[in-house]
Amino acid sequence: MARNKNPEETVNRILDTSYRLFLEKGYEYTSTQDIIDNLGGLSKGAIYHHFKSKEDILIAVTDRMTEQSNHMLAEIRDRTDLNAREKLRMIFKDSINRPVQDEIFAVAPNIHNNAKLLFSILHETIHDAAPNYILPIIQEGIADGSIKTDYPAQLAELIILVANVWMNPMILDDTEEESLGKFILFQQMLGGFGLDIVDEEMLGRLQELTAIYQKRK
Amino acid sequence: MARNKNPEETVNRILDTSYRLFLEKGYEYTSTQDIIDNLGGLSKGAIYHHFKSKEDILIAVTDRMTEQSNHMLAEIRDRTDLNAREKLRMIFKDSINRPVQDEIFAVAPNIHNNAKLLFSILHETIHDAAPNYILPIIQEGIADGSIKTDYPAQLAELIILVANVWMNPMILDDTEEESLGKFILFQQMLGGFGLDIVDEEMLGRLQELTAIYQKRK
DNA sequence: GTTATACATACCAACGTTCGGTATTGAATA
DNA sequence: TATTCAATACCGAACGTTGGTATGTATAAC
Repeated sequence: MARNKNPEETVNRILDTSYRLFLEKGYEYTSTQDIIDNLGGLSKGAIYHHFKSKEDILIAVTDRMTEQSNHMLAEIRDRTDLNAREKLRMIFKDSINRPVQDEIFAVAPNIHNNAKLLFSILHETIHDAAPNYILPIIQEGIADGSIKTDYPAQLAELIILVANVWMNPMILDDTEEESLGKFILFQQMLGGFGLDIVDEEMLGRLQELTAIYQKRK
Repeated sequence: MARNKNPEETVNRILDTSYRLFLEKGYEYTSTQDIIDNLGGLSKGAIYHHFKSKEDILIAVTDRMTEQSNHMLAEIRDRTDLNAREKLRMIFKDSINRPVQDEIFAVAPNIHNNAKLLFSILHETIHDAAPNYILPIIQEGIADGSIKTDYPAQLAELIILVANVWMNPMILDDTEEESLGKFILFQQMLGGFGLDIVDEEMLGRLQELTAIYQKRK
């Protein structure tokens, strides 16, 4: 294949394909050859020209996955027309309404065979999303009196971990009923810290998501 | 090497060595050849006679790891001289006092390169420990009025997940200060469900554990 | 025209796994 | 007690595939 004038396109093609295969087959069960075969007329040399290793591709893929999520988080965090509780409420609403969720759910049958991808996302969640996006909002809430805790950083971690990992029906393979129970329990837990951010609309959406995932099996 | 009269010994030797190497080097970075070399005079064929794959060894290793933990959980669960809150309190105390903890901490430098092992333990925790050991105690607590929730199964999961994963300084790489903050926050969280199970002794022990792990780096 | 780079090709060592074979066992048979 | 024999513990060479590399070539950019 001829040399591409703007290699950024090639990089994106590699990432698109890898992203899809990693979700479909799992990172460990996707070989570099698989990626090449699904790429259409690109060679191993090309891939290793743009990425230094297979793991490097994984990092780029998860970066791209979290990037859009972080963009949304940043926007909400910086709004001046909302107070802390309203911001958190909006974050949860948006996170379960993101269209990419449906897509991932529809395409990923065996996320359980994907420990490395999951751990990679978990790591980003705890070490990037929590301190940079949730923590500032928590601190705002402490300042205006709507949140009560002496450990804002830990509370930020706990919230995002529970919301993104434990309540993710894809990761922990829940039925609709279980998912719903988790959500209500989460609300109870937050109530202990003075927060009340769950509403009826969110519950409905969560049921929808779980149903989509359950149908796949 | 001569044929062993009771092959159970051989199986145990394979598991002992694999367990050590998986912790030291990570599952993905331990090759079957590594296991053989550290085993002393056993061949590749021998391993594949007793285990059908490398992943099969990992499953056996994690099974053995959780088995002793489950044994302790079962004993506490079945005691008749303690009420639900006292049982949970004892579980937490024991879980951070288990000597195997020190051992694992001292030997596992790069648990982050061990996504598969971690996920394997997480899975067992959620799908075995939570429903079989924690849930019955929660239900007991609901019956005697010391725990308040409409979702006992979910609360069991949440408790064990937070205790075993989020508060594990090895997995999430905390400083002493962060660890302590998590513990106190955990206590606050449980307080929301009517529970109060953390005491001074536990806090001290947790600081110890974190210190051991921090020194390794 | 020169250099930098986007890609192709051919190859490598290491990996997990398989397989034909051997040695040893313990129970059945003589 | 001695002999047989199937089951099995173990060996080690070989296999296909893997992630990764070295080298070559064509083209874009200046």
